[in-house]
Amino acid sequence: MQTKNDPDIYTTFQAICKKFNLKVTPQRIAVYDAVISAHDHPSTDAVFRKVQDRHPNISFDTVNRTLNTFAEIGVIDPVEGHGAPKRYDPNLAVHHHFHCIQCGAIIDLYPDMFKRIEIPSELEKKFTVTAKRILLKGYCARCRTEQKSD
Amino acid sequence: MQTKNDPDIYTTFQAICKKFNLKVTPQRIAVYDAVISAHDHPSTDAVFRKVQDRHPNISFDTVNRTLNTFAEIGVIDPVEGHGAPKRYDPNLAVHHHFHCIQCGAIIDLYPDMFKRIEIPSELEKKFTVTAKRILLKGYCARCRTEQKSD
DNA sequence: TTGACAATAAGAATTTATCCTATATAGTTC
DNA sequence: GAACTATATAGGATAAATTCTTATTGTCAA
Repeated sequence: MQTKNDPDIYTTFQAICKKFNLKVTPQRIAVYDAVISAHDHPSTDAVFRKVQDRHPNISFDTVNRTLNTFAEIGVIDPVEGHGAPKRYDPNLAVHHHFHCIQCGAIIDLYPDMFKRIEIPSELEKKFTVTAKRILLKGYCARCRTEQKSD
Repeated sequence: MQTKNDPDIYTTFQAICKKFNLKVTPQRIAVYDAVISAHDHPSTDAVFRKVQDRHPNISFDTVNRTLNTFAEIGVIDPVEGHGAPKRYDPNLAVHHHFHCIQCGAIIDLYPDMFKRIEIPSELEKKFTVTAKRILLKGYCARCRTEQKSD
């Protein structure tokens, strides 16, 4: 991952903008810098607050819109599920999930499709693991068809 | 999983309520029935609309509160991430995630900790898979300590 | 430098979830 | 089976997160 001190960060960002026909604005540079140098998984609000240090006049909407743009062009990745309304799973048996990134469908996958997941012991020393799941993201059968016909 | 036609569904629900000192109300029965017989992963609003068919006077708040209660006692499982503010991951390399169900922290886990995930070919015939990830849920180091001292 | 188009700021609107409180109800006791 | 008590509910108010609208500003290319 690049860091804030990397002198290439601006050059890299310029190249990305050029590729996707985005204008290089101070706001976009600031958001790019803030999010790309984060070592956690920041929320829109966290990025907004970080950017505000140097750009007190930036609006929340700009940060939000910019993050959405960056996610669309693949500069950052929206963390699984977050941002969508809460949903409940009545199936308490061990199983896995496929998330459709277009329509939001969540499809159950059965454990015999996959190898058993072994949790490394160094991890269980630090964390209490209550559930483990394989999570696949992509386009479901229906959305994939629509995708192809674009 | 139980189905709506299962004659034991009401008996099962009564037993659960007794165990957790919850009163058996028509609203709770309706919500239980709706969510437990769902084969998708319904949102609060979806459950609300389903329950409304037979209980036109039920409030959204009751459905929401009841679902939260059911999640607390382990009758249903909140789907990973959903319901929390959107978050972004600047790390585009293959890696895995641990979600703390108490503080919401998302912690990166590195792929060499786990066996490679093979995607079954019957799955790739139906879906386009763009990302695969192992997702662990539980208590992070800090929350686990607090948990123990309760 | 200027014109065309894209991006921004600010506030309003939307969506999702929760809180508040008076009333109603379940389950127990008599 | 009636009365009691704690819990649950309805519905309006509130809060939090995100997106939309519109007037203004800024970028980049000619």
